Amino acid sequence: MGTVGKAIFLLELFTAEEPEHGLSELARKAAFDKATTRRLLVSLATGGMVEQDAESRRYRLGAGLSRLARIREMHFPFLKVTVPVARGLAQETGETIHVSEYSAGALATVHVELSARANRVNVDVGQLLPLHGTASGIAFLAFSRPTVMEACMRRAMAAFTPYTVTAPDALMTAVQAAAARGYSRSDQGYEEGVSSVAAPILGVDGCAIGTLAIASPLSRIDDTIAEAHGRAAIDAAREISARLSGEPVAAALERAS
Amino acid sequence: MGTVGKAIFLLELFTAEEPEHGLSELARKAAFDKATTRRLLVSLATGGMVEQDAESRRYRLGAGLSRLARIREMHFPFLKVTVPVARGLAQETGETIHVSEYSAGALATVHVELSARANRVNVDVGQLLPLHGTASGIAFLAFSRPTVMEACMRRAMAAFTPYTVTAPDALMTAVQAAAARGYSRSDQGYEEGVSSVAAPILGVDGCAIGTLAIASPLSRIDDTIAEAHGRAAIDAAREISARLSGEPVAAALERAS
DNA sequence: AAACATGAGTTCAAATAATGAACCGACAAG
DNA sequence: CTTGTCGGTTCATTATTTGAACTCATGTTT
Repeated sequence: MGTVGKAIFLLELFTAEEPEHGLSELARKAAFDKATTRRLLVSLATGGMVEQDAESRRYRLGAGLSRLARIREMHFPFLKVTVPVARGLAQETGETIHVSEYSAGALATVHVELSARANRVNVDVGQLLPLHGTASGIAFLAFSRPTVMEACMRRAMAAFTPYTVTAPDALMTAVQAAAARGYSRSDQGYEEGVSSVAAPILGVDGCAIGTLAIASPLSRIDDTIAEAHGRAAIDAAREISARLSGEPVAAALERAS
Repeated sequence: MGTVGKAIFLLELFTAEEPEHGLSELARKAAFDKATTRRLLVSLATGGMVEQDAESRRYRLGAGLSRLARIREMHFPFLKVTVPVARGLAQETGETIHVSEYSAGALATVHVELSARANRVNVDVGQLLPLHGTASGIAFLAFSRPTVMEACMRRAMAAFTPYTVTAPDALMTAVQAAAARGYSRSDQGYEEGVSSVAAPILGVDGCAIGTLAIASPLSRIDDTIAEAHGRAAIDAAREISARLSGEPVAAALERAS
């Protein structure tokens, strides 16, 4: 791993649950030397990617990230397009909706609309979802270039629950089913007691760039409901894809009609 | 500059106006060797910080940035708190409001509410504002630790217009005036024909962490209006500071009364 | 209160990773 | 057919990163 890779690795240690870290703690978690870790952090800090609390000396993600993310969002308004659609779908289905974007071999959760019900699935914004073993991942693979699928197969597939699909041919079957139906389904593949369906968000070239998923407690799901959720996910994801590909006039007319 | 610094430097070349770049173009702009540039870009891409368009081979900012920014925003909801306040102030004043956060020796514009009027000031999200020479910068300096001021003075101060304050003692005077009044004012210091006032957003330790500014065409501004804008900026910035410092109960009661 | 543990941050010789000139193949314009 | 530009690659040279050992400060246990 190059120096830049290490710096990024450090950034990835900051999560929704653990948004602040001390120096030694980071060095331990990353398995880097303390001196190395510190040099990387100083470099990141001078670039605004992390900040150090003046008194506690702990590090957290920096404002430079917000800035760059906003520049990206200006040019490619993923959130702006996604949030209203996800919100509508959450209302409609009463379940938790999460939207993710492909990033560096995984799906990065960029928005979550939590179900209003007491018994609901919780997903954290910022969480990285593996391509195998989540409904989102399967849906993504089903609409990716073959190279993405191959790269995924080559890597070791971790089992998150006893139900996780880890066998290459089983994964292939699931992906093909998703490609045929237009949506994927995964029961307890990533977390026990959770059933999800997901549909791909497509880029201008027709390949998946992200996914939209509906996650429900298993107890509320049967095949009929899952099918309905799947179709709803497809519609919502299509809506997002269309708006991202900038069909301003056609879509506006369609929605108005 | 270390390797990590160079990688971040590359990221900073992506702006709202130029959100995509080819390899040679980036190498030229950064004054790095093409091979070096490419290696950095590959590292950044495998970390999700940039993406490469599959067909045009051009690079743009990556989804990993959105992910990290969302994690930060979860923990420190700058935008969530800022946006409604800025929107209200924009309605109230009819002028463009921009909010920035301190990052790596400058102020990063993280949100903009454009005036509804035809003749208005335009500011880009993601733009970096220098500490000297903008109303935001002066307001920030006026409520910073002395070390920040010193660091700013040491660096060369660029003149953006004939009106930009570049002399250290003149800057000092402006900063002291801002500290006394609670808001700063700058006429045409950064762009000709623009008059701005700004107030600091304060962290828990009482030091500035960002600013809120009201930017108007010079033609609409006189001393009375500027004063009124200044007071409005202070109130809005205080509101943001308070909510960020998490005074949920007290503030809710106060607002309710 | 003395010993101990852990934290942040620093140093410098040794080792590793970054560098850049030259190169390739592809494409477009003159 | 030449010329220029583009994205991308190679490899010997060079400069940067590395990490064990070291402060110094703070907090904890006996």
